[in-house]
Amino acid sequence: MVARKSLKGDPCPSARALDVIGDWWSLMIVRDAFDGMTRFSEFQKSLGIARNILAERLRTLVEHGILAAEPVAEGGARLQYRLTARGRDLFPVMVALRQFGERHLFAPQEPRSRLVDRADGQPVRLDIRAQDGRPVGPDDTVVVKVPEPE
Amino acid sequence: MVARKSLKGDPCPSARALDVIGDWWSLMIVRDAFDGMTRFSEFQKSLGIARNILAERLRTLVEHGILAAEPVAEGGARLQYRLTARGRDLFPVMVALRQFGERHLFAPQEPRSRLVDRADGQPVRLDIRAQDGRPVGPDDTVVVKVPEPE
DNA sequence: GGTAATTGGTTTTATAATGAAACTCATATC
DNA sequence: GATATGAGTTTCATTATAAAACCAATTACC
Repeated sequence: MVARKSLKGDPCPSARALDVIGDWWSLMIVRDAFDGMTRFSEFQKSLGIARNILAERLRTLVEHGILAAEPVAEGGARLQYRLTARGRDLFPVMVALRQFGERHLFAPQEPRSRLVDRADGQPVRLDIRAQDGRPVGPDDTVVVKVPEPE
Repeated sequence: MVARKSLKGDPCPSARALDVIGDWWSLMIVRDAFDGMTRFSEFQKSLGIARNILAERLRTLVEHGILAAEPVAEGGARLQYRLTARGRDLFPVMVALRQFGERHLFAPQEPRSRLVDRADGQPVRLDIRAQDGRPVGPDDTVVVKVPEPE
């Protein structure tokens, strides 16, 4: 492949995000982490990923501060992986992906899972809104350069 | 690589979504499409992607109904690529990725771009809410199986 | 307390995906 | 009508991924 292109310096925030979690496995690992998995073998069994690839992905997720590795027992060498605050901040990405999948990637009668409010069991909504609360779509928005963030 | 693992049959909607757009380039192409790009060479120049890879990615995005290829001129062989309704439905995914990137992947004073409301120039918000409008986070939600979608 | 099994990886090897460059053919441009 | 550009395809070298074997450290079992 002649060294995958890095988007690290790209000024577009989406590009940088994809540089961190835009590969085949990282978001699947993050999804499982949201589901409460912490151990190497849990991820490995759930995803069917090759062990070396999993080890490599966990390493880079930790490097990027998405996961934190901590010894499972005091002084032990065995690790467990937890979402950091930054990692939990990927929640909207996961929800958006999930909703897209739910809407478009299932046959009409095909059984599917759904993300619901723990309190009342009702599906959750993801909305993109202007400051005044008005819902906005792709055509209502523009990307502007902010040279000096406040 | 011994055939990348396909997530097509996975019952998790996020997994299926990642199967469609979870590779290194597809979402970058979609981002450019949201920015109004339609032509092969525009994508190629913007992304610096190899031509054969771009051709391949455009093909699969069209196959998945994210982009539609239409002749640029009546009867001509040259194509242009537009987001379909399904493709535009990836808007929340793009916004979520962008917001994650904005929050975590820029140095404090580093210039960045921002997605704003075309009407008033104010940044847009992405929220995940329960039916009653209460904002919910990862811990407030659960995934449930829905055997028989309505 | 000694042995077996499990966990959490690393190393090795084969193959597929990627990238770069050269090539092709149709379409604009002058 | 010649030249340049657009939109790919083909070929080839290289890298990333997967599978399997291997290994050290824990943990479980008796």
